[in-house]
Amino acid sequence: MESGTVLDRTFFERDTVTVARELLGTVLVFERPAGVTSRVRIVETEAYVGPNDRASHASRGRTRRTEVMFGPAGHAYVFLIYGFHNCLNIVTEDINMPAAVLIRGGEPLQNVEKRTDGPGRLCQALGIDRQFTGHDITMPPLYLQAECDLDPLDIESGPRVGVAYAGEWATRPWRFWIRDNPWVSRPPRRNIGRGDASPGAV
DNA sequence: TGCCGGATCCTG
DNA sequence: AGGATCCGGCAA
Repeated sequence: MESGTVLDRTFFERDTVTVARELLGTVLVFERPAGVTSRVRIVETEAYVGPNDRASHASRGRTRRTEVMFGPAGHAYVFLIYGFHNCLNIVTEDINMPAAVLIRGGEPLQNVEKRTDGPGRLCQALGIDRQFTGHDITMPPLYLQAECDLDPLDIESGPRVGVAYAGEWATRPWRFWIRDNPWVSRPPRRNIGRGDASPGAV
């Protein structure tokens, strides 16, 4: 895709793991209410795939909180975790297929004062909270731009972080990051899958 | 209605 | 290692 192109709905209407991988290297743009535009290059994502994925909030069924995950692709799902931190997801796949990609970390490009490694910090740095749930991520003030495609060899994958409660699903290598990028979060070892699937393999 | 625990992060 | 601190989902 041409550099600078805004990612449209068709980008997000695809297989969630594919979207998670291809979001790496794209640029998250936030046109702040104050008129300042912040830009962050996405370096780490996770896929949450369908109603059977026990790591996904949607595995509990359709509720007020998860309703947006069952809706059309390309909309934001922001939830509050541990009473402190907001986490930004982008809904993927078809209507009634609850799936999303968690944006876990980014590299500050422009007008970003705070750290953006880690899903909570990213939202904190940009000022994104649950009010953004339902926002159409193909439009201002919050959207994504394509950049040059990454070399596949620069993409690594491994188990998702902090989902040990999800049994077998915790071992799926649905976390993606850019190799050797300093803005990729480094999770505590106890949070890596069930301890039997080492990250690093593509 | 009450309780349990979380897709996290900071401090010590 | 432990705490902060809100709220969703489930059991009662």
